[in-house]
Amino acid sequence: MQGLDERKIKILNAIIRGYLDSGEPVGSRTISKIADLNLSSATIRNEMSDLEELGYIIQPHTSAGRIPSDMGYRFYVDHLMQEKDREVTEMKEFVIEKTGKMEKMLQQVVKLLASNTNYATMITAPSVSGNKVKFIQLSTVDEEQILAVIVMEGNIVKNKIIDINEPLDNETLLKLNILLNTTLNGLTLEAINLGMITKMKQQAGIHSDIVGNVLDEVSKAFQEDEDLEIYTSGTTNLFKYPELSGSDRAGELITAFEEKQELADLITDKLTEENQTGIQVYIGNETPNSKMKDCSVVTATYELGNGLQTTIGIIGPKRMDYENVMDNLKTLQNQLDIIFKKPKDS
Amino acid sequence: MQGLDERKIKILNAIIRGYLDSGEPVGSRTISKIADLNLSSATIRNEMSDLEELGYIIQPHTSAGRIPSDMGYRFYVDHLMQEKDREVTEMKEFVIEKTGKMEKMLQQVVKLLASNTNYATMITAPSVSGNKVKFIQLSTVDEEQILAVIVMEGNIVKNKIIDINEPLDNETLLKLNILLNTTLNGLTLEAINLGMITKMKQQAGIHSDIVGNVLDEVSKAFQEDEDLEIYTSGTTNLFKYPELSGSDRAGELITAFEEKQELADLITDKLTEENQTGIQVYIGNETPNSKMKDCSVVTATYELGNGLQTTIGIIGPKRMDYENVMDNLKTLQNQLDIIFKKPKDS
DNA sequence: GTTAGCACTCTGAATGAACGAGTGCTAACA
DNA sequence: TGTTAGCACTCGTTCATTCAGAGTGCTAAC
Repeated sequence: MQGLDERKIKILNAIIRGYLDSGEPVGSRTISKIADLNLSSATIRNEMSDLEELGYIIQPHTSAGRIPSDMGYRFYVDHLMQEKDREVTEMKEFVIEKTGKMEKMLQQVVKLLASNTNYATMITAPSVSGNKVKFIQLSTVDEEQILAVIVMEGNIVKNKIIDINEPLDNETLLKLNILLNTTLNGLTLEAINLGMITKMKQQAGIHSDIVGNVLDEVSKAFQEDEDLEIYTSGTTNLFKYPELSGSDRAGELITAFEEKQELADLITDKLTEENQTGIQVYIGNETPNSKMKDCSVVTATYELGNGLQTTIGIIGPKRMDYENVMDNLKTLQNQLDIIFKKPKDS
Repeated sequence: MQGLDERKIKILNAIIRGYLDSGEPVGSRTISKIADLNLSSATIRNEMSDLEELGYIIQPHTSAGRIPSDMGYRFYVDHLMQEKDREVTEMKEFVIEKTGKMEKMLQQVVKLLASNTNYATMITAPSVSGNKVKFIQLSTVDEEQILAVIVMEGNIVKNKIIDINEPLDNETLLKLNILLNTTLNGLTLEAINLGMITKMKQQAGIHSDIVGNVLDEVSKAFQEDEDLEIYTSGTTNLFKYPELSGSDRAGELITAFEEKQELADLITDKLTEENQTGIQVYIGNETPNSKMKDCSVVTATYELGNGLQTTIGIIGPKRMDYENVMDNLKTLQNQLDIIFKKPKDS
């Protein structure tokens, strides 16, 4: 590959690992002391000069050591890190209480990840895209309002109060319930098409407006919440890294975490990847959110079994411990599998 | 009051206002230049010396001006600020969209308050304490699970999936529904007592365990969420105040905001106050949460009309603009009244 | 191709002088 | 007795300077 002989790769590797460890620019003498290659600092200097010209490393200023460039990190993540990957991956124990509430569990997960990695973490509430309707129930609340409850596979429950003009008697309500359930049961939200809606409205007769209303609200209820429920943890961890906490930098970053909407950017292209593990690494400017251009973001998308999926993001400095992060994410994957792949053992 | 003649009060007032404006210790010369009282800086110095001895002001170090002590702030909030209160309170316009989702609206509110005041804000999800059950509905999800939906007055909806051992036929379900509704309708959670539960279980016969289960889950569902759902905004505003962002200080504070549980401390004694406006001011060490001992916290509890209430907290430096904050909270009170006191006009 | 040596550069910490703000005290004044 | 002017003193802040350390690039020798 592009002008990198084995020796250069070794040196690059040493530089990056050194920098990941110390967080400070690493100089030629440091490298030369590493047992692996017996070269004087002068030789290293020459090689480093080449590596800089090739764009893999950067000199923050004259007479400082070198630090990896985005390109250097990328090379590391893509090629160098793999080696260590084959070593013993120590099994971290995630103690996740299986609680009834999904959101509680997700909050546990991000909190755990944050304390394990010392970076900021986020997790999306399970997305229902591609998920199926299990059943729908309308009930009378009072003369002017009815309550629609929708249960999806995976027992995600949504509810919505709907205003109505005229009171509904029980019989009508029952009919509507049967109509809605027989028609929609087992369908994904995407599968509910216009033809179906028209047909249902016909069958509902004078109450067609209610059916329309219900469907409107149903689809709206899903869209509203879809990409918005995001839990975060450990955002203050970012303060630990001087390169991120440069006065106003940090503020901007934390603000991005407060505005959950911005975090949604990070997971938009989760579908475009064909990575078998579902783990995606964004380095520096590669991140979708420009506020995080001094960070690296690692995202992982998990299947939760019932057609649900969730995306986790870990945000840290570019010199984050990628190996540790990935280890954690993989272990988490296993744990989630254990919890969700055998349902109903509570 | 304790050795404070009118002149001392005037001087104290000037010192505090000066400090609130500038954020820097204010010296005797600055005070002497204020038109109100024609005194030389030397005289002021004598008075300041007295005020310090009385505990109202503090000298950060020799040869610095004075800043208010907690006691000084307290005096200001209790006695001095009132005067300005009688002046024209400019009406700030809160643009609050009346959206269907209560939580959306609350998030809007905190965001608005945060940007209006430049402090950190929090709001609790409406607490249901003292609220009444409107209706309860059980539905079959599948053989092993039923769904309990509880609607409270104010249209707060809660739902809970409950595991069952044996499948329930529709008739039984209907009976249980009627039983639950006739018994519990219109009751507050507190009003549901053991006698009632026993009686219901008797009536449920062989399904008494289900009733017990439902009630368990119902009360748990409420308790879990009760003091936990808290929305925050503008936490990064705290960085703007140097006295709070002293390196690790800020981190601790923001962490407190992440751990919503800690924020709950701030609103625990909302009941103990007999203040007619519902606004409570905690200065420095008076705050219930020790992490905020360098801050002031202003809380306000609002009635939302349907027996619901919510508590708002504004957290800023001790030298926060108390008047502005209170103005905002009062205006918000009005706005919320307008929105909630005339229901059903959507 | 590799290495030793050297001059050069840059950063960061430490030092100390100059400055400004503010006080406390004393003596004079009304 | 209360008020004021004047002055010496203290303390924090800022700025420039110095100095040591780390690291480089280059050249010449191996």
